[in-house]
Amino acid sequence: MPKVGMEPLRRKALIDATISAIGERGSLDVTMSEIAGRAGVSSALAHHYFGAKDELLLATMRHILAELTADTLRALGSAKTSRERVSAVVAVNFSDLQFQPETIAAWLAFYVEAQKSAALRRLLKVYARRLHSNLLSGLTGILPRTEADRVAEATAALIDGLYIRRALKDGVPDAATAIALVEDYLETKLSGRSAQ
Amino acid sequence: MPKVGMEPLRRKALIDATISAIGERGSLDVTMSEIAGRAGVSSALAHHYFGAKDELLLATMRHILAELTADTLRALGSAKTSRERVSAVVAVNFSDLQFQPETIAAWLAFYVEAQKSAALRRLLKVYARRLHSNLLSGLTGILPRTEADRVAEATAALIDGLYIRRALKDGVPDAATAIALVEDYLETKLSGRSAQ
DNA sequence: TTTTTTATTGACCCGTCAATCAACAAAAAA
DNA sequence: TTTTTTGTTGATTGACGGGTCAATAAAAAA
Repeated sequence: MPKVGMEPLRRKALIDATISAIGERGSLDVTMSEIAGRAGVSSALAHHYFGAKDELLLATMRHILAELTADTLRALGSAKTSRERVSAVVAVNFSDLQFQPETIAAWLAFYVEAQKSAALRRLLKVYARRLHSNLLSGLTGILPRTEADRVAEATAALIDGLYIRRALKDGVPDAATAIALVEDYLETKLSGRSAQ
Repeated sequence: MPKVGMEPLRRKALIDATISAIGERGSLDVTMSEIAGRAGVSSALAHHYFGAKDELLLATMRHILAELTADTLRALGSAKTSRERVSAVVAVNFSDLQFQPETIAAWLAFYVEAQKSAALRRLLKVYARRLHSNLLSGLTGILPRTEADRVAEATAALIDGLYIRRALKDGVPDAATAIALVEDYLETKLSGRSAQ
């Protein structure tokens, strides 16, 4: 069966399998065999391509982050006003792709793992900073710098918090409700001010 | 050495050891031996008093929750107006006791574990519901029911989000800043309305 | 004093899992 | 065709960790 040029396909399959495995288990306590099995290969192959388990997890996190980044850039592309930019960033975080039990479970699990892994911690900081600056890029057009900063911080925290509560399946059932909450907050903070 | 009446002391010591171990590791991946060692006993004794590891973790979570509840009741006791009640609930969640790296790490870890353990999930739902109703008890004195409900939901999410961001050690350095953010949100939502 | 209850542990078993390795197969290169 | 490269796995190892158990010791009860 061995065909040539399998490496990229296998890598992708293994990363996808990792996400779905984590999503189902709800934690990073998934075995290499479980992941490999889902990808239709042996655990030895997973080690062959990724080395240690840590690296597979890290690659998976990178993949999730890259997708979020791509989604965000796409959404920002079709936003014209500052206000629209802010809403676009918020919307992306609650899009069907992102606001799904599996993805959320993965985020949560990675947050925990970040306490142990410096590499993972660095990755998550990149995400946090990027979210902040994306929000800020819209907000600075509407609010004074200091105020914009504070609102960006609160919005980011609000988003993270809604993710957690979603994971618990308590309150905040769907994405629409979550977006409404965030937008409601933004509206009260931005009302009166006209965008540039 | 065996003295009588050790059980409650050992239980307490083991739970404390569990919290500090989780706090240090940043996850529930702590061994029974590690915990027992910290408590100054053998792992066999930990099993003797708590049975399986799950039950020790569950007992630990219950303990944390009980402390939070006690703190909250105390704080609510000295609050007179509705507005003060809301602030009191917020303040407790960011008190020195609660808003500490170890405790936060424990919370996070438990959130993840809740995906696997139904018992833990139930506990966390109790917490979520209690937080919501505590906030609501103050808010209903100021806002119409539906609006109060929405604000309570957002505030709870905001608090959870700030916890996560604190765990990442990114942004939101201290409790004061966190409280300021939440209070700022509340102020904008409640401004104009006079409390009862 | 004998007996029972409570406290406690070291040693051990067993399952799980990450990681390794030798071996095999197919394609590509020589 | 032979050789090398690429893909792949089953079997194995070694470590780790949860859980059990028999044994010990002190105190309390009989």
